[in-house]
Amino acid sequence: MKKNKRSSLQDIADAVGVTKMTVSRYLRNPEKVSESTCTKISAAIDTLGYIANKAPDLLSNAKSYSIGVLVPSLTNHVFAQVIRGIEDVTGPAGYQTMLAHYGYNPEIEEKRVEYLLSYHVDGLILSETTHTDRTLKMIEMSGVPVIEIMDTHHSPMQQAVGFDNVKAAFDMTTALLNKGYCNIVYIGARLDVRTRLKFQGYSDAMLAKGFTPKSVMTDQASSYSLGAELLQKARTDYPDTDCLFCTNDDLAIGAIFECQRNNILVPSQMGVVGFHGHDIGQAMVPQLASVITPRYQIGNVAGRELLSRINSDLDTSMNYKQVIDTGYIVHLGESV
Amino acid sequence: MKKNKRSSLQDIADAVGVTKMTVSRYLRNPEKVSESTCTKISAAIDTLGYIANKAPDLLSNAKSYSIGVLVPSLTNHVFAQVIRGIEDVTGPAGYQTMLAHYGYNPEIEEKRVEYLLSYHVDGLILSETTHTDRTLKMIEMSGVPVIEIMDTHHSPMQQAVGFDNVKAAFDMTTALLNKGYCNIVYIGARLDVRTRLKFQGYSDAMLAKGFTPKSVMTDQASSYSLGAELLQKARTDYPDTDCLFCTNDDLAIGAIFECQRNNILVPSQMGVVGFHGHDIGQAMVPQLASVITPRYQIGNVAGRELLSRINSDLDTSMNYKQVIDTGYIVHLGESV
DNA sequence: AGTTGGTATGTTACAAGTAACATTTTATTT
DNA sequence: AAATAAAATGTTACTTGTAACATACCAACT
Repeated sequence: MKKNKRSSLQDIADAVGVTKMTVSRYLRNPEKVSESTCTKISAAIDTLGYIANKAPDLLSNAKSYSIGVLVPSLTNHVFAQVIRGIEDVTGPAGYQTMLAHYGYNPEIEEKRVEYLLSYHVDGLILSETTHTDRTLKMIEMSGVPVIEIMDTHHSPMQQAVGFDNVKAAFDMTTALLNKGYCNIVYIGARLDVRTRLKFQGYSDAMLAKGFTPKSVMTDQASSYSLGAELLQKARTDYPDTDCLFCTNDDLAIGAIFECQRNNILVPSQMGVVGFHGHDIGQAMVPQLASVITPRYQIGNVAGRELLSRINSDLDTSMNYKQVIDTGYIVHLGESV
Repeated sequence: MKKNKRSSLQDIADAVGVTKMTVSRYLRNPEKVSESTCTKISAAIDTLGYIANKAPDLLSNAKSYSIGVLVPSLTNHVFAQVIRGIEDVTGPAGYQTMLAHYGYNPEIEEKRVEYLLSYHVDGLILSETTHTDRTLKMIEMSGVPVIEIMDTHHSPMQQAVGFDNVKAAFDMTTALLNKGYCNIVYIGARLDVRTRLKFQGYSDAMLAKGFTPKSVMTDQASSYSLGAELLQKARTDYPDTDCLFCTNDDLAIGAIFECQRNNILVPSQMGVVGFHGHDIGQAMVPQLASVITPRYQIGNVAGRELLSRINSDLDTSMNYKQVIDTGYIVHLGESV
């Protein structure tokens, strides 16, 4: 029992009695093929179930009409919306996205970049600002345009789209201090670059008003249950804590549920703040205070910029430094 | 300013003064290349930043060591866990996953299947049991092994891994009726196949005990706010509603929040039930009643089965019908 | 020195589609 | 009917890496 071998242009050509060149024309410039031949070819393609073969396209250095998108995690809702933002511009322009994830690990990111480049993607969107040396080299040598998204605090390889995490955390912390909170504790997890940047913004704001930064940090991945745990740890380590600034909404929401289970009133006895402004936090009772970040817009702008560079004649990957700031909104909701 | 063209084996060979065949050997069978040549080639590869080229592999019908995974939505946490389950088996075995999504739309699914097949994936994992005719034909002609995941109610193309949605909804409904609820309303959204199957299970259970099935359905996509809306609609349409069976956790959680805003006590005044048993529902107060489905395990088993078929000599795609049932758990939590 | 055997490297052909050019067929004009 | 133009189709060459086979080189042995 042999496997059905996928059919090639040659198979179609043989079935119709022409050369594969004619079949190729039918697919690409049907107006150059006679009507009767078109009919026959069309029928043969249906019968044989022809599927285009990407291999020769890649071989001949043609544009692949695909762009590589690298996100740290698929579980993280932040990136689901970024991806939607990207695909809403790239899809209609005829580009496929090749999606990969790397679990916040630069070594795995390196492997994924190599993988995407081996498939000749026309451009790359990365979600991180730190990369291995080899990642940087591969990208440089390949000459594909790259956009780094989410954070604009560092100097980008070429082009960055996002917001300043330090400034966002600084603004939120300042708003909390203005509201009268004094013993704000920063709750961090995973300890990725963005968490560190946000902690820096928080610390700057605390110090600016003469308060001491305090934090509860772990390198575990965020989860609702971790939020509950870290609330308890904060209350043990710093008994007079009156507000938690959590590095993301998941931790904040987990902390609020834990307050509910322990009859700690939010916000009167404990303020809780998240980051990103996800749907769940905005839907819950009390509505979660959070820094609302424009994930969809970041993806959208990144996609648009990338396409424009792919389609430009200039070699935009060289000596190109640009930062596009999409801003954020400090939203105080009902949980502070 | 010209773009850096990516370097080929030939470029490395020229730099070292050998033929590309020797460089190819260095990469694949380094023991067949002399030590001094190895050193030189290795240096040249580093300097020129060589990246493997997938094109010739695809051309020569070699295995691509990639498998295509098609999920309806990236926003849906169900599939993030399925993907983790898949990659935890396929990754260590040296396979890359090519991920694509299709927004619950069979026409888009068709395009994505074509896309994945054009890249010569060695196997496919689909998340749907209904496909267009052309999708079926392409898969048949290409001869790649396929596994359909999530639902085992229909007869699979080749092999299915999941659970019986009808039975799961039947069991949950029966448990609710046994608990004393009489006016259970089914809340559905998107109206995809699985929602319809679950509604059928719910209806069967209601009728079996002499109750009338009632439902509030919409084709909008699920969201927390939609859950709130549908709760209100259920209370308007069926004023004596005592329990909502929601087609997924998102709707259920949105409904519970809406109850909290309107001082409707859960579960004493209104039972609320979801489906899938996500983290958020299990972390919240009250803990959500839900059918807990083994998403990770489904992905894991599907990945394992697919690999075993890819690596088998038999043409497993023909006349192959197998269903692997991974079961589910009816969990009543605190919200009923 | 000549043969043998092993190691290292080179040569050729091939996979599928397409651009560029070449040829054949059909239609149109004189 | 011959000449010309236009349309349809064919031929060749090329893209990259590798399998299969061919050759070159050196060491060891008779």
